[in-house]
Amino acid sequence: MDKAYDPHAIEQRWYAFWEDNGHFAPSGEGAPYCIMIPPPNVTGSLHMGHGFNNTVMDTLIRYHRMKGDNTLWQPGTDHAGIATQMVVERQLAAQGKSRHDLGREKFIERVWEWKAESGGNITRQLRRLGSSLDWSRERFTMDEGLSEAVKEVFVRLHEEGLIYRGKRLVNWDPVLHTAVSDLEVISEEEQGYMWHFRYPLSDGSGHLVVATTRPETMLGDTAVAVNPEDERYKHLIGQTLTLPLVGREIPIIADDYVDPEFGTGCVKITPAHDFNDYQIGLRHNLPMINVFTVDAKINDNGPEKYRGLDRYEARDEIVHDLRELELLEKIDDHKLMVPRGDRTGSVIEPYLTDQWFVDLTRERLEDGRPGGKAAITDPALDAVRSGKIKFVPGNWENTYYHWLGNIQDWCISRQIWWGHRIPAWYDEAGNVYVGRSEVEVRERHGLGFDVTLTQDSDVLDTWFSSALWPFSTLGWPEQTDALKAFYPTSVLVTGFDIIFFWVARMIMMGLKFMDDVPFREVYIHGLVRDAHGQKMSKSKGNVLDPIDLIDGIDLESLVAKRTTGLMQPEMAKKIEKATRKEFPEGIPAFGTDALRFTFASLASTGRDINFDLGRIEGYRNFCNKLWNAARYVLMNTEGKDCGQQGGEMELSLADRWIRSRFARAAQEVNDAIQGYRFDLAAQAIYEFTWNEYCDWYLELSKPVLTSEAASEAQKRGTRHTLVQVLESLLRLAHPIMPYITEEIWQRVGPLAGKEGATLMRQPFPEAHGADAAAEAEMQWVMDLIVGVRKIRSGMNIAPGKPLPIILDGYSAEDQARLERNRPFIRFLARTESIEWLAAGTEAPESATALVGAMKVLVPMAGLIDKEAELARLGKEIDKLKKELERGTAKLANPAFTDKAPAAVVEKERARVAEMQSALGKFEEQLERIRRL
RNA sequence: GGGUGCUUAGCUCAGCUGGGAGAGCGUCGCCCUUACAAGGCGAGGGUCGGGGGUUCAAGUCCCUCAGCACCCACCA
Repeated sequence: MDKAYDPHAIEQRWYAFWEDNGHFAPSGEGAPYCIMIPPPNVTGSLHMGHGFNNTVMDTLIRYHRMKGDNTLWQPGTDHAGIATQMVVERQLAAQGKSRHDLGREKFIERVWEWKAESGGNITRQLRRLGSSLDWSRERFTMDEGLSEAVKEVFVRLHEEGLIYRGKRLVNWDPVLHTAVSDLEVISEEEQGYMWHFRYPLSDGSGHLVVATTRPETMLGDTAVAVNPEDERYKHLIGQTLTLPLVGREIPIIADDYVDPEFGTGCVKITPAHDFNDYQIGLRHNLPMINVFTVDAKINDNGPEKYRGLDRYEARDEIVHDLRELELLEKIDDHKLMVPRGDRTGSVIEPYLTDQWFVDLTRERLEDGRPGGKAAITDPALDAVRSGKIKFVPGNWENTYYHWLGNIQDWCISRQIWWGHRIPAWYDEAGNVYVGRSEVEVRERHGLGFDVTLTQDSDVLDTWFSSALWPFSTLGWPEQTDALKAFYPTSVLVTGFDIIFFWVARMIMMGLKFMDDVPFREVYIHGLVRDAHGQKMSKSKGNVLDPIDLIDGIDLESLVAKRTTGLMQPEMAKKIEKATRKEFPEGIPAFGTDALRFTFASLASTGRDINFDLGRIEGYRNFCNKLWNAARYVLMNTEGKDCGQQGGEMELSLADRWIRSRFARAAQEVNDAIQGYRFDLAAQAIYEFTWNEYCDWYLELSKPVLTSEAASEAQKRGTRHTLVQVLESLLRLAHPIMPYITEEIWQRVGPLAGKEGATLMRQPFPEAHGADAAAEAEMQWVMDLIVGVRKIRSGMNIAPGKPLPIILDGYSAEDQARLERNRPFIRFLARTESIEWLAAGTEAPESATALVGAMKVLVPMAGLIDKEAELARLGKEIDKLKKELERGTAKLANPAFTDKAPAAVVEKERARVAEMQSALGKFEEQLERIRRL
């Protein structure tokens, strides 16, 4: 083995080995365990969120596979309708073309070409992460099979009346020319104005003042509303106003919606361009006048003068014209929530169009079930309430309830080209027919070929197909074996940001079509942010690419990557400066295992994770530590008798101790993974490996293996333990760090008597064999060694210089322990000699440490600086005194001794007694040295 | 306007059902001891955001205030 750990030398080799040999496929034995990957955008590339998310999933999958479950991790990608279409449109735009220049068919061909070209990117990157996905089952949301499922669901929902088409006010993106769902609209507070306009009464007797943040919509006003109780306006209800600039007579209506306290108490009503006004329009039967084109320009329903003007140009003109007419009362500054499309950032316009919806609000249908329940959302709510689906952490359940309880119908049609075509056809009279195909439609409705049918030009919301993912990927509507075996899946691992987009919808669709939940648990993790808690974004220039962390990247490439293609090129300088400052040497290659270990160690539940480069560097070092520990083990065991073929074997205290400690670590890791506490699992592995196996056990093995005095049985026992514990440790760490563990295991496994092609199919370690006696005695040995080391360090004595040790105040047990473990102590404490102070003899002047009640003395002759030892003792004494004071006060308090549990009181007593004894000894020692 | 989460060592974070404040990185000192200098040994560093309460005992439970972050919501 090389002296230093080099991830590149091993990672890709092992991944290919696993994949080529089918090790990712379900074993077909054991309890089913299944995770569906949240399908990434097919033409996308891996970001830190994916890295984290997939590390968690792969850890779970590898753990369960090793536990013997029939484990499937289902891979696949999403066609990501709008996102992908926009990428290809941008490519076209670079050639000066639009999608309309190509036409629908050619354009879609282009998108497929783009998918073919870049579609392998993200799956390659997922492989780099070590993700043990069963690629033989990879799916794509626009595969034939999945498309069938989409059609089937659409048709069935439509047949039940749960999908309908209608003219409704929807969120319209004037750049994309499509409707989007509520979720795709991000509202943010922006500074704007409140314009106050006078609307004259038709009879000329005065005017009302209305306030608006959107003057241009006044062209579509069809009423002004006041509160029915408002004494100021009560008498005007039923009269009409003349809408300025337009000349239309519009009524003054009464509606509770109006808050008399706000603004003027008069609200202009534009039913076609505002969601509240739309509801009022419905209640009062008002005309709905759409004044915008699809680009949000004034259409032919507006006065001639404004037609063709962009909404904001029209706004300026209208305000100007009203001012000229002296109808502008005032303009106030006003903060308002501005809705923007999450893809385009353009201001979303409420817009009246024909769209398809999934009915999520209707009271229960007439098909026999009791009334008062929403057909789709209620079962989805019940599934979580009843505990059939559990959220981890549980507080997300409230978010889920709140959202589903207040949900609106889901607009599922999109006026774009890339996606699942809506399976609906129109005849020339505009009648609509829904079916799985045109042929089926003609058959079912008796439409001959003399009738021309045209398919609906819209496509479905991407999330419609994603909602079916847990069963469509397994073959539904076919009742496949995979579907029977793996549905419901075990757990969904995802970020909170798509609970609504995806999680809730999968639950609704799964219950509707599979009659069972899609997953039993939902593990919700946080966002990956930069080291200072800032969201990573291109525009901030603080994005880290997981592949760069694995492979490393030089500074110039990193700067180039961060500063090209910026929306605001003026930021480039600042970003470059910050990047050069933060990564003066670029980013070194940390390797996949270090990256995964970092994600795991940061994965505490319920909070975002701040990705600190210091952490990954530390864990890269940890990989190196494990690597070198393995090197040491192999040096001492390969080609030697490790007891695999029998032979007498004697286990030392150290051997028994490390086995016991391993059992505890295994217990912790098992518990942690089962509780989704990957941070605790990582910590347990780290601490066991470094602080116990390496720092103590490997050192303790040296005196046994190198000593001529040690018997063959003892050496065999130690070699056996070295190898066995390392082999078990590799299995324990494998789910988090698959590559390095596999690489080492291939050489260590056989020495431990293991057979098998790969570590990933070996059993996960169970916790057994804790040995309290060995741990207690080992603690004694360690205290003794540390005591000597502290004296050494405090006295500035070279680590290599052998020291004579005298033990005083010892018990018979101390004597026995020392005799059993002399070689360990001699080696690790670097002692020249260890002697018992004979009864009645005076100890020489010494530096002191305590092991329980026993004094460890290092004679001062020529070694020890009096002042330094006084200072050292003084510090120990101060520390003890402070602690002792607290303890004695506690025990002196009758409230404590009466009310606290006996065990707690007893423990405190023992602690105080021990501290008192230690304090006495240190003080006595201090006096002796002072007298020198 | 509702809701959630966070505030612990210089930095990034653990601390589970209340009972002697922890890790990594960074800092300081001594060491190239033949697994590892991406290392070894040792050290320093925190009135656990402020205030109040419950309790024998509070980082941990309750109330309150402050700051930060996020989610939801139709106030023109």
